[in-house]
Amino acid sequence: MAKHHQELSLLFHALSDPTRRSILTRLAEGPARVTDLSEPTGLRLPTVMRHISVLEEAGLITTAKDGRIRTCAIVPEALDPVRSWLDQQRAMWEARLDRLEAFAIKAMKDRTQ
Amino acid sequence: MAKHHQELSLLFHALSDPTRRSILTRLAEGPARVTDLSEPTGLRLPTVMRHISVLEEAGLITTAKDGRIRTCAIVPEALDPVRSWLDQQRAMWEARLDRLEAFAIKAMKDRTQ
DNA sequence: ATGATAGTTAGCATCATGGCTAAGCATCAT
DNA sequence: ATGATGCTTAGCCATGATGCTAACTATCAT
Repeated sequence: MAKHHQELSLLFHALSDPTRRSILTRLAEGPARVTDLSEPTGLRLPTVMRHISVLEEAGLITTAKDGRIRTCAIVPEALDPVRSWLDQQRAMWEARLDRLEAFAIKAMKDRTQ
Repeated sequence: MAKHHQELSLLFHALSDPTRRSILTRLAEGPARVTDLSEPTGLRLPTVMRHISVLEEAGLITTAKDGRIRTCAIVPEALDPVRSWLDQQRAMWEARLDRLEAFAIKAMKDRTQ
């Protein structure tokens, strides 16, 4: 039971920081080095490295080191659990709306009898 | 620039806690009192109240007090910015995939000439 | 008017987060 | 072999998040 929740928590938490979202947006255009990712943020390298670790631990990106260069790339499927959760949430909400509507219709019928 | 990002940050942060997600799931079935929400969590009332405040500040729920009872209800549209961000992210990713594919096709053509 | 119920407020302890600097290590170019 | 480059590690600091208890307020029932 908890495994699933933990995954979502990691994902949502990783996405809750604007710097991390901007890194993801940058990576959506293609892989990049750590330094490339740090430049537009105005943050120091160790700070950016930490954000990268958070993204990687959430499974949102992968990284690989070639020589002294670490290249980062997104993992697009990683967002699937988030989508699923949103869809599930919406489904429940809509099911409830349907029940309310059915109830309202029945109430109208009862009144007209 | 920041306004948009702030909204997403609040939303993602609110969703990053399993207790808060369980509250949302419960509320998807219909409005509930604070105490109703606290019971399944095993957490004390003040703690749950705080989670509720976070959800409300993110715009994910609304609350109203009638007498001594505060009733909480979800705001389904509140998740729209999250969906939009996900869709946008996916669109960028797919656009890049298309470019890669076009590149690969062009490379194959070049070779066969 | 008394007591039970439902929330609220205040304040505390603890740990996580996000930023930094300074120093270290590995690799590449010369 | 030396220096520049790119990343990594360690450690500090300030702030914020999550849980709690205790005490307070406001309402409802009797």
